[in-house]
Amino acid sequence: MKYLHIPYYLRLRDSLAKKIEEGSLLPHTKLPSERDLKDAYDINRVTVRQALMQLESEGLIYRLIRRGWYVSPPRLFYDPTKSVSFMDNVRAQGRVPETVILSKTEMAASDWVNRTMDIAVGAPVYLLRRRRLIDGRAVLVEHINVNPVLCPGLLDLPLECSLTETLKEQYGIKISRTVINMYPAPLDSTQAEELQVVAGAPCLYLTRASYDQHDNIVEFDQEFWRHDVLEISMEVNNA
Amino acid sequence: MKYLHIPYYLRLRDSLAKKIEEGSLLPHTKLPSERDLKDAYDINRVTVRQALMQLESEGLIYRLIRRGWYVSPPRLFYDPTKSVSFMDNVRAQGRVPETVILSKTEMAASDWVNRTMDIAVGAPVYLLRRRRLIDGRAVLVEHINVNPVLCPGLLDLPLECSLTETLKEQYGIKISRTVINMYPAPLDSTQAEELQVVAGAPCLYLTRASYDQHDNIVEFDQEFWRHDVLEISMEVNNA
DNA sequence: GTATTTTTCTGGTATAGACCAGATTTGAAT
DNA sequence: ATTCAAATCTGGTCTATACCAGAAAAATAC
Repeated sequence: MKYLHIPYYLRLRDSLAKKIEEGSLLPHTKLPSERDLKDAYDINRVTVRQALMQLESEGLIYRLIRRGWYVSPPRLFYDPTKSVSFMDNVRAQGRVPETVILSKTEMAASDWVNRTMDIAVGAPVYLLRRRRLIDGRAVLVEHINVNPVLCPGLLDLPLECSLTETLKEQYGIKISRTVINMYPAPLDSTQAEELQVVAGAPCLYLTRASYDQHDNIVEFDQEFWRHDVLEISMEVNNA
Repeated sequence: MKYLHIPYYLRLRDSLAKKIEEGSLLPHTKLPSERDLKDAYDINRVTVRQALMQLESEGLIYRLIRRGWYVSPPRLFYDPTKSVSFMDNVRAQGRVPETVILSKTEMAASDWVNRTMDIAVGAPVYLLRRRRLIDGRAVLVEHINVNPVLCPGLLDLPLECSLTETLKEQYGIKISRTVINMYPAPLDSTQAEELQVVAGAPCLYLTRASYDQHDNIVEFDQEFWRHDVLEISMEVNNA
């Protein structure tokens, strides 16, 4: 005997998903409040939230903390094998990028920086933290660790645009090799707040180690993307 | 005035996460039942489930439907830029791969197959469905569509191993170009059941279009990975 | 008109309880 | 000893209710 009953929370999920897919709910539209949905579908608010969280995990809707639930915009294509900057990539897909500097400091290298960047513990390292937005919506925060030996005074230059370009034009540094890692991870409370997301929400954690033409590690970047923003897309030639 | 109280569900999350990270709970260990955790931490079962689902979304634990919660094994590194087969990749990381054929059929090409594979609607296409396991745990199901014109009789050959190798050795087909896409998506009820996961659970959806030396599309692969299995890892040379 | 306070609305956390379906274990019948 | 049925345990779904903190809107004071 098979279980055939479709749970209420999946019915609401399907109902909303259908409206989103057929376009009667456009990106960034606010959904009715949880209490309104509860009344409209005559189910408990807990069940409503189960449906909403399901849709959130699928990337169909997102929430602004204590403000409401909204329809997600389409994902941004990202090709890790191409070194296209965030700004260029977003613009190329007809959308509007933005960068906000959260902080820029010179710090003493920690043990972790020592291991990942081969900088002596206590030696100076630049830490740049930025938030980046697409069409006005915060989509990632990044922590960029840079070796100041290779680019002294970097923090006094404009940092809203592509770092890679600045490194090339101002310091003659050409990134020749990049090591990328990514997997889902939870956001800690600081970054969650900066993305206006509940603490612990899943994100796509992406690290990028960039090496110059002499194989020095120039930059170690940690990116915390909202989990529903990216679609990884790439072409590989099997030589 | 800032909100400082740490919610109960996050405390339980942290408590379990700590035990997992420090190794006092080993991979594939069964956690106490939800009702036992509820009693042990003196909180409501709903709150316990909130913590467990949080850990699940982080990939630290997984569940076998109606059987319990278990500690997740480490992620498998996967480099999409290298064409290493599943079997080889799993073995290279000291783990035991397994493949189960779910079905193999010759079908009439659908509209969707026509668009993705450039095969006339109604013309034959091979569909191979496999489940793959690591250390006895189902981690993905895949739907492989193959153009039979390029490899007649393929379905009568052994299909448990690397398809790419079979295509090369039996038909002289060399995959020269691959287009890969991936993003999180929900599992439909069929695949969810095949992975012993609740319907709608998030997975990593990965598609792979493989072209031969004459740029014919040989194979279109849809892979549904458990969301907590992979860590994408790659090195890019910026020529 | 503008600033400030108050109220209302929103989602976030939490409790207590209930019943279901499937997996597992127990116990009884053979 | 083996088979089969019953009891138990597990997670899955759902209701009703409560209070909190922060965001937004409305009302008030200046």
